[in-house]
Amino acid sequence: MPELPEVETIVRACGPQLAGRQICGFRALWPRSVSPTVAAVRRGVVGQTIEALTRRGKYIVFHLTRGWMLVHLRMSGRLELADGQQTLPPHTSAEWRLDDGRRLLLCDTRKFGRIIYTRRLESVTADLGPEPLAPDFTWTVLRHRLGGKRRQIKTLLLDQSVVAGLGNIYADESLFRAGLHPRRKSDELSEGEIRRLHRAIRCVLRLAIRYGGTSFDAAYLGGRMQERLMVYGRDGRPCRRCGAPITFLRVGQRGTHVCPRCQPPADARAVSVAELDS
DNA sequence: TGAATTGTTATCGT
DNA sequence: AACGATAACAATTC
Repeated sequence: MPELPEVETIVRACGPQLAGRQICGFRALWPRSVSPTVAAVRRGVVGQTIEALTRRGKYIVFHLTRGWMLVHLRMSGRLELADGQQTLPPHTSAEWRLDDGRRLLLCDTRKFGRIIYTRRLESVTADLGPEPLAPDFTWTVLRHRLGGKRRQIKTLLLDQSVVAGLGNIYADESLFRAGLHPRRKSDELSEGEIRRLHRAIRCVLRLAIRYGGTSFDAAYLGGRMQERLMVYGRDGRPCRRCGAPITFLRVGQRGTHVCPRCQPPADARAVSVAELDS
């Protein structure tokens, strides 16, 4: 499940390898992963040079001489650089031939990954929310993005049109760091809580990038962030802050990890008032 | 066997 | 009607 930090790590690693390379061929072993069509993508990318590699949300963005190629890894996608003759690994969805004889592969066991060619980047990224690590993503931007919505806060964090790049791991980690229960209603968060959440998102993502992302299975290896996760995948184990057992619940169909003590279900102030009353 | 995973789209309900 | 919640979907592994 490559999320923003994993995609950023991949882009930083692959960018220097791919920049300046010309694409000589494109082949799709799983045509359904290619949009709009295999023929259109081949027409769009073959003969083009990869000027640069960047990231937008969870998309890997190939800047071509003319137009854009975007790769979304979804759950299990992995980019691999192979030499000319090596046999294709299992679950290879697509193959690009490069002018230096090497090949770029999209390997994807679940086959949910997507390859898109477009002449207008906006046509793909128009509905994405702001980049959470951009300097202009201030807490007031987050407040504005949550504004008018009345939904569970975790669901909103996972909504790519609210903020781009968070997935299940970093939504849970951000909420833990902010001390917010994932089921809290977005319109009931105080100004201070939104500030905390904003800070938490940025801290968690920056930390994860520094550690090269979170390794889960063969889909993503080499990261060390899994050692520093506070709640994700730690259900039943003691909270690293307070010792209470991490619990597992479902929020908007997604598995969710929470420390019941560090992330009280309602506004902490309301709880303390209730305690005073009793 | 069914649960888990992502993000989009369709559908149901308020 | 608009919004929010929920279900379905794509495919595979364990």
